[in-house]
Amino acid sequence: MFIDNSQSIVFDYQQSMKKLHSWNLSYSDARDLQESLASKVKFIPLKKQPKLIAGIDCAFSKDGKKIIAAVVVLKLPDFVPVETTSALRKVTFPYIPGLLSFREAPVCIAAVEKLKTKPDLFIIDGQGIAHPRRLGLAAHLGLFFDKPTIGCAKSRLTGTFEEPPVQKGTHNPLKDRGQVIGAVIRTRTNVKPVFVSVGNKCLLKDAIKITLSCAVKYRLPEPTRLAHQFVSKLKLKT
DNA sequence: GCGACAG
DNA sequence: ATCTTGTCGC
Repeated sequence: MFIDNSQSIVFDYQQSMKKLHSWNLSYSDARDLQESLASKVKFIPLKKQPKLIAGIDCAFSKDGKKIIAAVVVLKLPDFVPVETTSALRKVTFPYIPGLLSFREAPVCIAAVEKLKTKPDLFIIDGQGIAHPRRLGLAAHLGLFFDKPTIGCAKSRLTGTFEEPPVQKGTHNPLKDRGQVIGAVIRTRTNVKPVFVSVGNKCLLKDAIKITLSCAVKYRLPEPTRLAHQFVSKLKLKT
């Protein structure tokens, strides 16, 4: 932490951000890395009620050669945006189910490093531990940020579940290999549910509660929804 | 071998 | 993810 020219307090993410490994790995090494990193994910109760929640989402340039990440920080309980940042990188890894982190995490980290505010928690468009090797994008980023993260995906990657009742607020466990890896949550009545799982430093119970409290009017929780809106606009300038 | 498969 | 506007229904 330090004081910048305008005398405001700035948290130096370059220093607090964990740099656990490089990203240019073979598919095989990437999978091995996921298995070893998965054991580092922490399942602990949130220390305090989050007041600043950030949403992260990615998009691609029109020619598909660059990837863009956007971060939107919202202040609760009014969900007022207090800061937005973004980053642009060349695409260096293909989309392979289960290896999304190696495609999207680097640019997400670059965007988060630009933040001057310090979010209490991140909601990320993708899976947390609801992943074949228990290390989806939100869990992987959670280890780098060393902060509470929640994965909120629009569809299932792995696991089985019973369709929750159509009413908003209902949810059922997402199970895989005999364990509960996440929850299938109805954030809007009669609308397809979202797939929520712990990313890092929180419990599924917290993730469910926070997701529902952030899903005020739309299917996606506000942080992720606004990040998606923002990154979509940036895409147009591409 | 066949089907599934975050974004 | 992306190609793409209006339209039907809660």
